[in-house]
Amino acid sequence: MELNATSYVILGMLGFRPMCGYDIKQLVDKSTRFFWAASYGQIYPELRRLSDAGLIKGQADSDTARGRIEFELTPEGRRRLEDWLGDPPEIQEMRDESMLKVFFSGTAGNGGPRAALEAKRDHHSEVAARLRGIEESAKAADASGGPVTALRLGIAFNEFVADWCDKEAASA
Amino acid sequence: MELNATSYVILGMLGFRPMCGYDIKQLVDKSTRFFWAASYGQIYPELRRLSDAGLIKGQADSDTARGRIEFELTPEGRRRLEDWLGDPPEIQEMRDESMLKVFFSGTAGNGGPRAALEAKRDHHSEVAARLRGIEESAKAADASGGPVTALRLGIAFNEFVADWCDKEAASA
DNA sequence: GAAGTCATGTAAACGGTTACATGATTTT
DNA sequence: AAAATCATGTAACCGTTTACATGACTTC
Repeated sequence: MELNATSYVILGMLGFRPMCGYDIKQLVDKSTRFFWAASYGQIYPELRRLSDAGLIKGQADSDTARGRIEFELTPEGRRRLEDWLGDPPEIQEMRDESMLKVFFSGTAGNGGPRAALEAKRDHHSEVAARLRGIEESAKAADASGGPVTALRLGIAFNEFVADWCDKEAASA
Repeated sequence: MELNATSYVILGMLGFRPMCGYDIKQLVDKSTRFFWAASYGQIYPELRRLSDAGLIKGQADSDTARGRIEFELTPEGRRRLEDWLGDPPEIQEMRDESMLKVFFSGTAGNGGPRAALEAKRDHHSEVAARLRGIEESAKAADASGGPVTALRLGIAFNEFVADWCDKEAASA
């Protein structure tokens, strides 16, 4: 069975601990969503597919009796996740609409990239601030490893771009 | 008529000069594709839509007689482009699969984020190098404005991330 | 005359978002 | 009793990629 990045988001989350689809969505929304989002419309059908393929295994939670189905990785699922993590890097594509505005600014009579740079600066500033907030709670929870590295990289990157745009806007 | 980011890529390119679909594809492939790609499967149908909506106007090129259809912005098309450039920033979403690997590294028995960081470093290094090559030709052509700003931002950003990953990998 | 480039286009499939539908449980 | 949250799921739609089909013109 072919897996895509979103499949690995699910496998990866289940690698932390067993979870239901709702939990995965909540977790994604406060972690990977800054570089990879996922909607219910992807998560639930994908849980089904992964389960059919034997990479995860779900069972109805009898404790809560609220229709909750908890999934966990099977050994095969864990192997696939590990393989992917060890694989040579796949093609990376980026989509950043704010770069388009920088690129095309000046086409029209709006006097160069300054406005686009300021808007981009503000956006990255805000994201950096939000990530710094998350970092606080992560520190409190004494978290470590990949998630914290990703968080620190996100903060550094957003602050760098905000700063670059600010300086460039000032001199433009 | 509703326009999306790809529509504006086309309008933006036609803002530089009149072009055919093939030209747009070539140009995108060596400029915006680092932050926004476009395929023929999007470009040709979209040229049709934009033309039907009166935002661009095409005419068969009688000089070459090779089936080439050259499009240019109509005044209305230019107005829409300018509006978009002046608009408050739209939602920005990023998708970066290499961040997923950083985030999930350590889940499996692969010993932390070092390998993922090194792969990411190499990728951004390569992109930075390619962009620096483009910068050379841009300098030679004495280019300026939005495209050059976008290019310099791309170089700065890729070098920064490569550097950050390198340092982090070394200390991890 | 073969290979490469210029040029237009379409069909199928994939990936993803949005909006909706349903209902149980928990909190106010 | 009402509102919020937990929890699952689907259907319609949009955006994008990939692969294919076609043919003229140019270069070697």
